[in-house]
Amino acid sequence: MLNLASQLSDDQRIADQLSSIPLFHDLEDKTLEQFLNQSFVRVFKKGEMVFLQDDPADYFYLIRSGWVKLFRETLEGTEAVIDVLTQNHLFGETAVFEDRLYTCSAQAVETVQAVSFPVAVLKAAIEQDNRMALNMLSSMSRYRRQQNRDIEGLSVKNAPQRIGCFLLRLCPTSASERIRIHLPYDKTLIASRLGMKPETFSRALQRLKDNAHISIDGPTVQIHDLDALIDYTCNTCSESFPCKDLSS
Amino acid sequence: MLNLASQLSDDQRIADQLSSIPLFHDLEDKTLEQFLNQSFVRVFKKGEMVFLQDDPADYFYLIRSGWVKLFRETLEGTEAVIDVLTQNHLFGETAVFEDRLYTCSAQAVETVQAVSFPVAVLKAAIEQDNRMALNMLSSMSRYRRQQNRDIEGLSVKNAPQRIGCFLLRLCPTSASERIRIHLPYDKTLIASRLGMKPETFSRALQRLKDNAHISIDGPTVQIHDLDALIDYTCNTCSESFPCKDLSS
DNA sequence: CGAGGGTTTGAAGTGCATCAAATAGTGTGG
DNA sequence: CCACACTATTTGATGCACTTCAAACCCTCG
Repeated sequence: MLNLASQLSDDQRIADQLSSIPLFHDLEDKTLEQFLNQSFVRVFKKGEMVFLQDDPADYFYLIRSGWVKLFRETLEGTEAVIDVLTQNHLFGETAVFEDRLYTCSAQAVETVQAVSFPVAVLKAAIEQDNRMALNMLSSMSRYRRQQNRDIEGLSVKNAPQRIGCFLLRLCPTSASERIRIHLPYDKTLIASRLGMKPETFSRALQRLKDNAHISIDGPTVQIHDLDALIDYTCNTCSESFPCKDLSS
Repeated sequence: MLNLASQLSDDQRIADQLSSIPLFHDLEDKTLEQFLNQSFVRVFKKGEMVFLQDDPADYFYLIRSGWVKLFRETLEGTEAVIDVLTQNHLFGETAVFEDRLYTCSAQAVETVQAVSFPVAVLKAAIEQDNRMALNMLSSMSRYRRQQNRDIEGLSVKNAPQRIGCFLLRLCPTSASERIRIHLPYDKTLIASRLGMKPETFSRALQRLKDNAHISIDGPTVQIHDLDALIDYTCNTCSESFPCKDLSS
């Protein structure tokens, strides 16, 4: 684990990265400093747990690279994937309000480099620096909106449409004619993220291929006709297409 | 419409009600005053719209009685119920962060008495009174937790279990032997809140009756054996029972 | 090469949706 | 207070979507 502050003398990059995250925008210098002083870069190997549901929540994390899965396990052992996050996304930060216990488990699904911060620092910062509280609010608000969409999607969309929606979110906004997408992690995981079984995912992807002019080669997907995909995917939505990614 | 501040000289009740809402806890006097000065009691008759999705969001509301449905309409015309709220719940307040447009429509499903506040006052209060920002944060955090549960519920629970879960949330925490619940609004509405069709709801309620010792008489439900209901409903959950209502 | 995880395919089952029709409730005007 | 219209709710029959269980396939990596 590397203390960020100690690196800073020679390397400003991490502080820069921090201030590029909306949560850390426009903070008072002393607030930002408190975070930097107590932050550590940590690496979690693929499969490693970052924290467990109901554990005391001492740290929250900012992802620098890799993928993290947030999930909850039922008493019967099945797991529900809440979200899968990557670069520049925060997780565990809501523990500030939750009796200091994590409300879900977090696991690295692709080797993760993350910066950890004590939840206590965040709590203090929110109370002392109003800017921090405001940033936290917009961050939660964006997340909430995203979740509203997910809930809507689960009840309104069928399996192929949910996959289509997932793909659209991965598309670069500047849409070129032919779009190539590399699936960021296991299909099995995408499946549970979208609330379906792996078998269903596989078959649904086939159906999507038949209906929306895409082709699949292992983990890469080609979209031949973006409009066709949007048409097939989004007509059940309450929002029209450029529904950009809001989590973070 | 009655201005709250003008009533206050003779009637303290409304200010009291306000400060019993977590969002208004421990505010600076001048902050609370700003809200009271600009608040109005409004009544919406059954079926009346409170606001429409994508309208400019000038006001948010605190429900004093009745039931409000929040929903979004898809491009195809079907509607997805986001939530159904009653007494002491807030709605429309998230507009502060959303480009000042409502992200869903709100309709009174049982005649509603609500207090309206300008979103602008909230925005100012959040920026000026750190306590206000903190309250808003915990409120959103509670809501977020509820959403996580809903997502989990949609993917791991079947129809009767979701109804059971819904009933449990309406139970008084001090559980007496025999519990009576008044279903607060028409059953079609509960059905869509739970992401199912009315027919499914009807049948699922029967199944629940057979499996969990409850009896139904019109709009009232009797729970004869709370433990049996919990047992049937919650075994697929990741949280054990007293998962009290967290929205608001 | 062979083991093991991820992915696909097949066959059968379950649960919810849909369509259609009967029944119960609710509010209205006579 | 009753008859009627209209709406909610229930019930039945059928179909589709997703799941489940099982087996095959594929790909990677030791």
